Amino acid sequence: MNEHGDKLPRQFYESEDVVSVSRGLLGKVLCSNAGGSFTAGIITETEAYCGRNDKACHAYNGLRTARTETMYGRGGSAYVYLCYGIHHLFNVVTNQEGLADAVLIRSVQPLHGRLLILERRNRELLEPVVSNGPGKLTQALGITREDDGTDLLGDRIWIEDRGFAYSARQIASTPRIGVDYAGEDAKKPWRFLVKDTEWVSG
DNA sequence: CCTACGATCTGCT
DNA sequence: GCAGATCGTAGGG
Repeated sequence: MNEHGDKLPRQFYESEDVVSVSRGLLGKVLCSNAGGSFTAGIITETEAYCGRNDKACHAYNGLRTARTETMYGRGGSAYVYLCYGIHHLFNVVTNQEGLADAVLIRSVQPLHGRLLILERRNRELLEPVVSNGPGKLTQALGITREDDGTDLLGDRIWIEDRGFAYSARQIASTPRIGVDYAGEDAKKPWRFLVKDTEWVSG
């Protein structure tokens, strides 16, 4: 444990159980030097996507394209893509190279660089609307599609364990948001969020 | 080449 | 509650 916390090691990301990693990322701290200044937030909401048997995943059925190629990279890479032509969504690639699993980070609670975060979000008050959504938090932390493929063991974007973890009863799971197109897979309870906090999406 | 639509957010009614 | 923004991606001709 250093002054702040320990950067999550490669083994954490190389787990073959993306659902467990998704749950385990709650309470970890997403740190970013993207955009030129340090900002960070506590992860409060995530979703798991599994490349092999999950219709909601971009890499479903082994789909390999220029966009999804990043998901096939080694665990511990960033997968950032543009959604609805406007929003940059940040994911953590997991599992071994060649297996396209990823965790979408959906909400964070600002921890460092709060003034810059407010400025980037064009907000006055530090309230949930600042970072309670996948498109909002990337704007808050300065993460864009330029960061696609970034190694999360580097010094641009990384995730820290600060010795804190939520207990099982503090965590809820629900179906994922916005994946109605995935049929039966849309029902999988692979969204994880912290209970009793406003810092999550509706 | 052409078209349809999306792992969303904001502002307005 | 709803529509518009805005453009890359994927799939079909």
